[in-house]
Amino acid sequence: MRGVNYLLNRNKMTDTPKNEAQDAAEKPDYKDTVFLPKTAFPMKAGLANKEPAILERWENIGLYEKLRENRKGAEKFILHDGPPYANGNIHIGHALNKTLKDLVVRSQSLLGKDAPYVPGWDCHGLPIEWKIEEQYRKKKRNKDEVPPSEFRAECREYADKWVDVQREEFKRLGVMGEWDRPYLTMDYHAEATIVSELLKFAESGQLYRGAKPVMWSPVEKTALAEAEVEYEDITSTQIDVAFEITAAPNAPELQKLIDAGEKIHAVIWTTTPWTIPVNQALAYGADIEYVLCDVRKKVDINWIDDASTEITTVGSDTFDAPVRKALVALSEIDGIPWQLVKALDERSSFSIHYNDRSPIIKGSELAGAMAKHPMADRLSVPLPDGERLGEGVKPSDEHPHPTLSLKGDGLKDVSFFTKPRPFLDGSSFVTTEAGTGLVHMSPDHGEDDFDLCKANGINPVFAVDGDGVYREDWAWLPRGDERAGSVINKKFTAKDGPICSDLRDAGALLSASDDFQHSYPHSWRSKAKIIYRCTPQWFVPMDKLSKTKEPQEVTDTVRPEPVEGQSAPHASTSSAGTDDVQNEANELTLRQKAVKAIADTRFVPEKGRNRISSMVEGRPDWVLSRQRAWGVPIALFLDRKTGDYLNDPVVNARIIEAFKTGGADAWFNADHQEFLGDDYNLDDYDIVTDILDVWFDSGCTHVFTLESDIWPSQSWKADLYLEGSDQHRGWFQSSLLESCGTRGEAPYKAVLTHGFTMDKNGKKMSKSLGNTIDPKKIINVNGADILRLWAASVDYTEDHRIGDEILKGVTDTYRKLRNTFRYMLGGLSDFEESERVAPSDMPELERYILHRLAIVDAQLKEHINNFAFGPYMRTLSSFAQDDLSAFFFDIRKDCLYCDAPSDPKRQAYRSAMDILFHALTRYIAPVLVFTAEEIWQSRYPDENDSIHLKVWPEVDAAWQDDALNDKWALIREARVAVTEAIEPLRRDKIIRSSLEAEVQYPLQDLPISSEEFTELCIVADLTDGALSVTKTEHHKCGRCWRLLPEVSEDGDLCGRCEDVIHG
RNA sequence: GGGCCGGUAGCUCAGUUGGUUAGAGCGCACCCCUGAUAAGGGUGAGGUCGCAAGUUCAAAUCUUGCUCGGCCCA
Repeated sequence: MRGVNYLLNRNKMTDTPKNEAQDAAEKPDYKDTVFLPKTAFPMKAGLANKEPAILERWENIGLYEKLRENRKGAEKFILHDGPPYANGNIHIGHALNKTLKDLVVRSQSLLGKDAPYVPGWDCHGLPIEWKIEEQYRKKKRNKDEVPPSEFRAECREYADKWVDVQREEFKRLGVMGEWDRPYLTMDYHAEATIVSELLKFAESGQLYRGAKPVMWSPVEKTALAEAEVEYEDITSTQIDVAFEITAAPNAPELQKLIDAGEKIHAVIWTTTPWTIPVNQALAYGADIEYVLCDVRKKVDINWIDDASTEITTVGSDTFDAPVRKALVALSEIDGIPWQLVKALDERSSFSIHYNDRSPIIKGSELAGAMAKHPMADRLSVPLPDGERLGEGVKPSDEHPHPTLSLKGDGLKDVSFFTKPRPFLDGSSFVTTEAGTGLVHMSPDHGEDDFDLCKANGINPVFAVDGDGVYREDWAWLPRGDERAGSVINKKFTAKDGPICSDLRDAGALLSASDDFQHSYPHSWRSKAKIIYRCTPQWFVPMDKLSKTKEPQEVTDTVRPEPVEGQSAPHASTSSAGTDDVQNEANELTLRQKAVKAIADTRFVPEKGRNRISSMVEGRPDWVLSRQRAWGVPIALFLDRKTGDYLNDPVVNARIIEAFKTGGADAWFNADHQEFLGDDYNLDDYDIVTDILDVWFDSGCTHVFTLESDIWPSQSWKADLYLEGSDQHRGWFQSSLLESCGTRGEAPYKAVLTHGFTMDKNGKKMSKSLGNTIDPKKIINVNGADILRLWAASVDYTEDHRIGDEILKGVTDTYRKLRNTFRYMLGGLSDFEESERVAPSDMPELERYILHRLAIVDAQLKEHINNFAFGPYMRTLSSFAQDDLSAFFFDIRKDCLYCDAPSDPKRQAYRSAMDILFHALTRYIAPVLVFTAEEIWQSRYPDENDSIHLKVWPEVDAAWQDDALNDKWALIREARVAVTEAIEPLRRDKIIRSSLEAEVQYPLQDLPISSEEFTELCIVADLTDGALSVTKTEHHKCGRCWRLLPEVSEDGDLCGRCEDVIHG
């Protein structure tokens, strides 16, 4: 009946209900006598609006500087910022990275350390240059007509603009740091340091000039760093080309046929037809078996000969006649023989025939064999005007350094094409997985090619100009030829393009089709295809011995010999007369130093160590040079006679001085004779105008920031570098190599890497997919604290996701936390020092909670030191939720609301709550930077103060009480059993509030009194017995709402409340 | 194509050297409270641990293959 009445009355909202509850309402209303929580702290956060004001106040009071002052003399923690590129608005990846950095800095600072943060930007480089050029194009201005200094000034201005934009975006995230004085790689002092570091490499012999195939973009006309290249699937032209074998001294079977006048060809397969005009050799695998097949024109009955009837046909046409013999790898693939031959037959416009009697040649037999370039005969027939033959040597603008031999044999005439192509042993890279098992070699355009040819004395010929067109003096398809084109031009290399057509005319093209799909490198900026191209570049050798510590002095007689192409096996720098024994002991290669430095570094997570190790172990020499304008020049003078760079510390010192006052422009605009002084004559030297790889710039940030006088707060080496996992190849490595080269050790003690942020489905974000999430939007809708809480919640060591649902979850977590603080603020209103109770005098419940706090405190500290922010927030959140909100606060609600303010129990509770408040506000401060401040200011309003100046709360070791914990673990377990037992009655509407429940529970198992347990379970009465629950017969106190035997009628006061109200 | 890393409830994450019925918080559903109230408390439903084999008395955990995703490389 009761339940029914209740429901009926509920439905008639406007009526004056007549039931027991309402009867009670006619009794005096005691609400005003209850000590309800009082606070102005709003439940609703409104972060998006509040945060900017809080930021402004921090700026006004100089919070960052205050903190520095505050932590003066404390142990330092230096997180050295990895510079983002000053181009474009920040994206979610920046937001995660900078937030994690801020979490580290603030949490270390909270632990009492002096943790300054100097943010930085990477300002030089191609992308900015490109932007400026783009602006020129729009204005129809020709870049080449703009004075370099003006161009560079515009780049500088552009970078400055984006530094300002990003700075504001980072600040809005709540990232605290020295924003008024960030480091920029384009600052003059930075540029001076970069060049001085470069000269350290030069002075210690760790620099050489060589030619090597580098990734080259014909569109941007520059060498690209690996980081500037991306791979994309494209369709290329694949061709099979026949090279006539002219001699095979170690393959008697072949030699016999050759001597008999047979035409025997080596067949090569390539997807870069444009490298054929630069071919210089052929490579075989020594252990690969090759079969000599017959190649026949299809449907050419006139060529039939007797032998043909006995030959097994792979192709469909048995009427073909042999016109050639072709050598192709004989190999099994997946247990099926002849696969490569069959594949060749399929794509070829000829048919390929073989049988059991076809000669088998072992790869090693090809040693010493020679072939002819397919165009050799054709090009040696002069054209009427002679143009295609080339006309003598013209020094190329591309290769202004005469000391490096850039002269290929093809310069003068067609002899480049007519000279024999040797067969070389390419076992290390030649496979039979695709192609023909024979590989054509062009040292200009492939790393394997370059290395193998170099080892056999064949040098690159630099046939392809920077824009991708064959040189003007090249014999085949040179610049100026009406059919000439860029090698990345699809039409130029197509099956009907000039290369294939000429090869076809020469009878050397077995197949050509524009249908080979593969992934191919592209410039990340222009998206255009790139090529491997040999150019003179500056390198840092990875495997050249040098001292672990710099020589004290370098005399001007020391001239490291630049080694072309390869690193020298021994250092050439040791000054005469120094102790060679000690020298040798100290000598390590850069690679060895780096490997050792990695072993000495802490990696978080540990798996990062493998990753960078394997990269450092396998990487090639570091290409330092770029043929661009916006960057720090490789400030060297080249001796015109010897090709060596001038290595005079006195000259170098002058250069560095000039950079300090004039930046990199000091090099481009200088009177170079002044640098050289009286000792050298500028006429004897070429001035290097290449600029440095931007990764060298960023590799130097540790020098010009940590060691600089500009930031007295900084010191070498950094405690931590913190970046995305892509930086194993980027900044972590460039910094490591730079530092190992100049200092012999890493610039960091620890490296922390994080994964990438994916969309809600775990897919990579991209503009084209339209699944990007703008951090600014999150900040403007939810607030930066929500974004920060998200960053602190996910497992950043792996890839992680963000999306609406995830953000909603984060917001919910935030709200719970916020409310817990709001409750504490309300409960602590008017809390006075005079009512403080010492923890040792508190009831067990309070002491148990303080024990939990001590445990949590220790866990949180450990999480911070492991940079484990996810576990940190989860520990914190569940403490607030489970231990406090659902347990401690719920139980003590009655005490807080209804006990007299003078009651020691209530005072003890409030004292415990005060301790919790101080601890928790500090705990959340590194993550919820704005909310923590709002909470703090709500209780302790002080314009000049901030929660962020505080240090980690002091937790008394005595609070930890494991015996108490064990006891209360039992009690809490019993409490759960009781609440579970109440639930069915509640569901059946027998009771509503747990306060109406009368419970029997086997108390003999519990170390607690019946009265205490009653209070803990928030029930009417709890007595010993088998577990059972009934509705109590007691009546409800009008003030505290407890149902007690002493209350004779609902709405009357219980004894406790009587005392509180009437004394 | 190669190397490395990862895939556990709707979401974020725990799951020690293989060992009971795979856990937590949030969300969700339902209930209570209406004196933390766009809050608070309780109960409950959710998982073939990416898939498939194998090793073992026993596999989320070890092995292999596959698949999906990511980073790096080619």
